[in-house]
Amino acid sequence: MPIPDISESEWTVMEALWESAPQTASELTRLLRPKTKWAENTVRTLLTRLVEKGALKTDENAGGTRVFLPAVTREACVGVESESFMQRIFRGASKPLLVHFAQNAQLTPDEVRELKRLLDQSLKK
Amino acid sequence: MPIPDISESEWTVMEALWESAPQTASELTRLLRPKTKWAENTVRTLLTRLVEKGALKTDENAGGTRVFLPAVTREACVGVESESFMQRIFRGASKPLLVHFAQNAQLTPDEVRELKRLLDQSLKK
DNA sequence: TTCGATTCACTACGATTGTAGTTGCGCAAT
DNA sequence: ATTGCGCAACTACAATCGTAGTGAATCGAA
Repeated sequence: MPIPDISESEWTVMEALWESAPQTASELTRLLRPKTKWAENTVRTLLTRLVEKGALKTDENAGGTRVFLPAVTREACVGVESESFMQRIFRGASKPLLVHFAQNAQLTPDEVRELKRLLDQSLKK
Repeated sequence: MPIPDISESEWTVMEALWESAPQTASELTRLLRPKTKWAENTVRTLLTRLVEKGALKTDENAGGTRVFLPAVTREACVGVESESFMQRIFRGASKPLLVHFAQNAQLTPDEVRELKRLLDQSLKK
């Protein structure tokens, strides 16, 4: 029930499943191959670990083969990872974090406009 | 020369030294004790690893005891950690990252004003 | 019905991390 | 000289991570 900790390689797998699920292990392997060059067993190991952690669920497809699908939303995971990152690097202070990224991001004028709007809205609430 | 990867516990040590350096291992242990409750050997292990990684340098104080001091700036480390975080969680896209934090941060009106100003400046440059 | 491909469950193994313990050494106070 | 203490170096050890290999079961094709 608590959102699990997801390692870097595991994120790669989760992303694929957040984008399209359910999928079998071999489908995933083929899908990820261009990016990762992982052996199928590597993907299977990651899948197994993610199921153990409660990040994925499994089911069976028509052919009786195990398929995997997310058990947690991407948003929830982004939330916990972001929180822990902010704690670690910015001691939990969101303003310095935003300052850092605001300064280092290469944003277009449109993006800047949108962010300024979001910042205003965050006050309104 | 490349900025090394610094683990969570190691960050705690680095923060202390970025705030005040140089310090001996036992000074640091005392300083960190309220936060961490680490044994002195734990701190020494972390220090050793950080020196191996090139994140810290050592010197000797008047009494001939080894002291530790940063070999890399906090800004540089924040930079690499932020970059890798952004890659991992936001696939390298800074806008979604900023959107996320802008929405989730509890900012004061003053902070919002400042951030909007920074966003504008990031365009000017 | 035997063979090869697919799937699954286990096992492997070195690197990193978190968190220390052990041993040896030199100096300062008995 | 002995003893105790702070410091340094080395060792320990389980958990997680990255990246697979092995072996067994199954299923469809030849």
